[in-house]
Amino acid sequence: MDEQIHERVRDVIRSIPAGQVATYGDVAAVAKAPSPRIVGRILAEDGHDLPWQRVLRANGTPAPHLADEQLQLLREEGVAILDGRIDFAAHRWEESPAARAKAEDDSQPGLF
DNA sequence: CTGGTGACCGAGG
DNA sequence: GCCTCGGCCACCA
Repeated sequence: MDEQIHERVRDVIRSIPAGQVATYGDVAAVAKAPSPRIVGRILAEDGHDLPWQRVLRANGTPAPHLADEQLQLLREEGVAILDGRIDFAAHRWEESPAARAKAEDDSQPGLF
């Protein structure tokens, strides 16, 4: 159900290490979300207690209205920001085995 | 049911 | 670099 997506997306975002970033598309993929848009929606509604600053758009730029706050928070985490966009080459969060295992485990049949 | 909207993505000109 | 189009899915009037 959509609530499962909701939980998974939050879980994935929570698993993003400090100093690293991921795109909405990546989060959607790992969280098994049907579409990146859903990730955005979930963050907008229930991302207040999550490290939402680590989620960026595919081109490396944060969302328009949050850009200021986001960039500042990221800077505090030690993320390199070049001309308003994040340095993907240095901080892009790759689907680490742990994260994938977590996602896999979450989708394991028989648990539910 | 339709239509509009959104913290999106990718391809093509 | 720019803009446009289409697709994606959940939510609401």
